[in-house]
Amino acid sequence: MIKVLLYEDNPQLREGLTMLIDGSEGFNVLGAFKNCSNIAFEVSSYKPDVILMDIDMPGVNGLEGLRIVRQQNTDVSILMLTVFDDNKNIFEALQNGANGYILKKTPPAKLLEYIQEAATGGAPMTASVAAQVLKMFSQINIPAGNDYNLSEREKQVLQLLVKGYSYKMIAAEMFIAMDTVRSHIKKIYEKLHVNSKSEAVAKAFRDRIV
Amino acid sequence: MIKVLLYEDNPQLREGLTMLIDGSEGFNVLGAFKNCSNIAFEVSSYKPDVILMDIDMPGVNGLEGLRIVRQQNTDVSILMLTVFDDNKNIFEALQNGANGYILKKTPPAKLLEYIQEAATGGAPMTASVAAQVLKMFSQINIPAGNDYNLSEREKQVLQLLVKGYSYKMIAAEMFIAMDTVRSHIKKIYEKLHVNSKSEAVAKAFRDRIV
DNA sequence: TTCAAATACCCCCATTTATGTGATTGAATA
DNA sequence: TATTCAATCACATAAATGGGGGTATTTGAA
Repeated sequence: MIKVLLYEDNPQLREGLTMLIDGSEGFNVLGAFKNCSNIAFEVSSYKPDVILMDIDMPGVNGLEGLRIVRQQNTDVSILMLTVFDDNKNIFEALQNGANGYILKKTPPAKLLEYIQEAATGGAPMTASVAAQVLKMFSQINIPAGNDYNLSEREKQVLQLLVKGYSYKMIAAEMFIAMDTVRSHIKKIYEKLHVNSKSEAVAKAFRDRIV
Repeated sequence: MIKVLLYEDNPQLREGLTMLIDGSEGFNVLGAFKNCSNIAFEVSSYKPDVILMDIDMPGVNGLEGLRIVRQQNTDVSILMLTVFDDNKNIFEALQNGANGYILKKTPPAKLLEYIQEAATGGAPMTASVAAQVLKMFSQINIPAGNDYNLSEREKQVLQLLVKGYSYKMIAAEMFIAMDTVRSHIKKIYEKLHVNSKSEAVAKAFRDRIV
């Protein structure tokens, strides 16, 4: 029996979803609420397996609700449920540990399937949402194979720069003279086309050299 | 009619998949190859809608094949097909613009459904893969709402530090004295618990303050 | 064999940072 | 009203950095 909590401000939809889910074999709706203002309490007392969470709700909305729950409970599966598949909300929800992201236009049968999937550790997503998620991945892309031809040693130095080490500390860490560190760093700056530690660090992050 | 190219080193599986897909209504397998050594040519001559790509292949493997295709063609949908849902390959594939990631144990009917989904711009993923993708998202997470209580002004300064600006340049940019920049930076260091520019920059990236 | 790259080291010196110890103003708030 | 705090500026000084010159050894590829 999958125990479900439901957060949805629209009374019709809330009723409808409750009926659908609670009326289905193997599902049990423990409660349905119009916003997340008491979600911390509700989750800890009802102990649901899955939370169906609308994003746009007056009062405490779904994203805030998500955060609140995730601050204390990493166990329950949270399925975001919205009308729009807009990039910003998707990203924010997933960043905050949502387990899935599905659109309200999802047909009932599919919805139940999704809940089931979420309950068993899956990550159900509407196709259009999944596509956007993947796009985000490729956007934060590595300029393929672009490590700027840094030599092994230079990469090591850059790693340590990123850790905030000073020249002196790097020298100690690598058992080489500080002057050697300097010449490595000069070479790194050349290759990365930068001329300061902070730029090098920034570039290392941006281009995932680290 | 969905035009499919297939890359799979195992002869049995290659045959089997070809039969399955080509034998199904609405699908057409244009070709099936045992590795990606000629993929650039094959893709440009066959112009498939979907590529089914095994990852582990001798010679030019699936990830390399993916990269090769994406270097010239952003249009075709590429579905990665593997035995294991190991984190590293998933991440790498998605980074390089794969459109989906499904396991070989996927039942035939589901497989066809996935190909269809990929062809129409979706991003089919096996549930376990989707779950891992989401986990990656929340791993690269912001310590929720944690901007270390930087004031507006301090954030601005940090932004410029990240851009590699020197104190002097920041002062000029913000129309304030260098000493003021200094005191802002001191405050920033305090709040971030660091004591150098490069550490601050690294932290800014890690915690997405920028 | 020759040559380029990578590695390691050295010196000099101007500039930049990091740190410390102040002060003043104005806005918010208790 | 008193107090706090962000934001601004000032002066001093030691340490670290960046940019400019170099040299020597090793290693692997042409």
